[in-house]
Amino acid sequence: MIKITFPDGSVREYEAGVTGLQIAESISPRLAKEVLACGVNGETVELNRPIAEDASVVLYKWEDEEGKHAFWHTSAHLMAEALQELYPGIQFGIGPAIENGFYYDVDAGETVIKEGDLKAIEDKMQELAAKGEPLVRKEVPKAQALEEFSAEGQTYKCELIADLEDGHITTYTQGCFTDLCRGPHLTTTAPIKAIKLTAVAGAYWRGQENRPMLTRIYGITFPKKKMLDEYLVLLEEAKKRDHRKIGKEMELFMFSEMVGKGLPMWLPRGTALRLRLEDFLKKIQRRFGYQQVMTPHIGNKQLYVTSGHYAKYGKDSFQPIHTPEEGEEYLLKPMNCPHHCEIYKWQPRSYKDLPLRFAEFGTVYRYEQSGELHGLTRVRSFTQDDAHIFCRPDQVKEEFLKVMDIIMIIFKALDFENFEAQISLRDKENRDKYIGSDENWEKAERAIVEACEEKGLKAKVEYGEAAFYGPKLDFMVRDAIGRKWQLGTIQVDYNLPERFQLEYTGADNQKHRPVMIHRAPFGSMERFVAVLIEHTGGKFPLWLTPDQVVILPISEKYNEYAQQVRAALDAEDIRALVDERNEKIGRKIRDNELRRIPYLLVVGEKEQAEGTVSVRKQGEGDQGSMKIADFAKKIQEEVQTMLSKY
RNA sequence: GCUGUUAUAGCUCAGUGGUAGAGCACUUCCUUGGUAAGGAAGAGGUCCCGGGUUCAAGUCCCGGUAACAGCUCCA
Repeated sequence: MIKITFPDGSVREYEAGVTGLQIAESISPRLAKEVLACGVNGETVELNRPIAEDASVVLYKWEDEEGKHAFWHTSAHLMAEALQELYPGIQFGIGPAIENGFYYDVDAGETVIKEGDLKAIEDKMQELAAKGEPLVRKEVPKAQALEEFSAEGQTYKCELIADLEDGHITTYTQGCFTDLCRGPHLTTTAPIKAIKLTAVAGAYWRGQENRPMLTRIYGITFPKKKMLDEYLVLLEEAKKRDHRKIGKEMELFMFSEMVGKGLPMWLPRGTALRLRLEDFLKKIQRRFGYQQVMTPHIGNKQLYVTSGHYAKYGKDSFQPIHTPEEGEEYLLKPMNCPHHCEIYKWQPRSYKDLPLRFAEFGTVYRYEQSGELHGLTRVRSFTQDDAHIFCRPDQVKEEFLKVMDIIMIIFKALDFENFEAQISLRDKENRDKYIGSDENWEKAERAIVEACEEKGLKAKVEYGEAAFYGPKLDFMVRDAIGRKWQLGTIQVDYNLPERFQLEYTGADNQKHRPVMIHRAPFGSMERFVAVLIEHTGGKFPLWLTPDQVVILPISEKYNEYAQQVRAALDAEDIRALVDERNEKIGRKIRDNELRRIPYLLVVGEKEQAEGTVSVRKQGEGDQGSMKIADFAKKIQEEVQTMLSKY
């Protein structure tokens, strides 16, 4: 008998050689039906893998990442099996599970697989899945694996095998299809009920530009048809929320070929919205002891040679601007930090001056690869809500905590309830690629980890993800439909203070080097507004939204009264429009409901006579009528309550 | 940057080598209305740019530009 320990700490005894499925069966028939894979001592394996000795076991269902992963990985194999039948001689690259589904990279030779062919592949998969073929795992010696796969002309697979260590090579077979694979998988293809192949795209073999371009086929599968339908609805919903589409509809921003790709221009409504966001942050920052500064959009090349950025990114950046005078070279600023370092150096600093917090909405220019540009989320000119905190080493943790407070305030104010953080630390093995003393690194890393613990922030630690100059903390939010976006960032920097020879005089009257913290709660105004659009679907909070109120006269006779109402609201700093079109009220309501304006005011004979407005809340219908002044007060109070909390 | 797809009215999109189209938006007129689409008429085009094939190109071919999807990248 062996002892099996479950995640809740309970222990049960089983015969040696028991499988995950048998364990599930012993607990409940329902569980046995739902379980997809199991974890044995931390390793995810198939449900039919015998467990020989005492172990801790987790049973994974669809709700678990590991369960989905096995499901989609098996689906990738199922697709490969279908492809092999439909396109004899097709070669396979790799076919993993991904965050939402799976893909397989294939090389069909002369044959081009197009979007239109996907349906046929889906049907074939459906047919094969219905057979419920078992997946059979086999350990194969390297020589034999090479022989078998080269016999089938699978050159990509052979290349993969060549890189593997003998004794660690396994294959999985279902039906007539055998794949080189580490697993884990479902035990049969039967649970795969709903199948949708979503896209075809090119992808380099092993992600290398100089290798052949393979055809990547994306798909997603579910154990139930209903789940697939829900997923497809979600995709539709995501499309509706696309910030590029809404940005155009709401007249927030634009691009022009003449100005250049990746260079967004903010339209009046978008600008007003962005300025409100900036003011909001400025106000918070004032409270946290920040000082606003402003610096030029260009800087002498020497500035970036000093900072080290020129050596690292010079070739991949916008090239230096040459002046008529010989030898003068300037760069568009790709970041604000060097300028802020120079501000720090402007006068001698004492330990009593620290921390110094310089904030700037600084527009920076980075030469992003043209294929990377995407709406407002990836652009060549963007404005960072930047600030650099210069502090003593012993102040790092406290400053870190304060920055986290600011980020939390912003997430709360803008209704990002779901967020997580990632702590990026040094690679444990390879420490050469980082600069700065071990002592400082450890201090900084410890400060970040402790700060997260103190705030009760669930943070994932990633080793090797730190910047070369220091560790960082990045914030990921989940939007209203569950998608993850990276927003704010806090980074500790020992590099720039060194390179710019920044110092302060300590209590000991000796020169010391300050630590620099880079931070941007929004990340960039462009990216943040994009995420905010996708999060809210364009239905911004009342205090932020471009148009707060639209006034709808019942007929043209009341246009004048409508204008009076607008003027009265305008005097109270409420942003209102009048729909003066010669249309019936039903039509005006319909059109304006679709414009994402929070309040609709219907005015006609009755309202004009009484000096009132009839209030309709977007999406919620008629709210009754009230005096103009009362409505103005109501709006102001609503805005005040939203803002005064922070 | 690489591979592929796309580019026609302000927007969303049809268009088969032979006179440039629809819906919405816009303008004018009729109507003057009470909580999710009233009616009529009109105006609006460098068919992305540059070449080529052809008697004839929005349509076919080549080059460029931009957008989209994916890959690679992201101080």
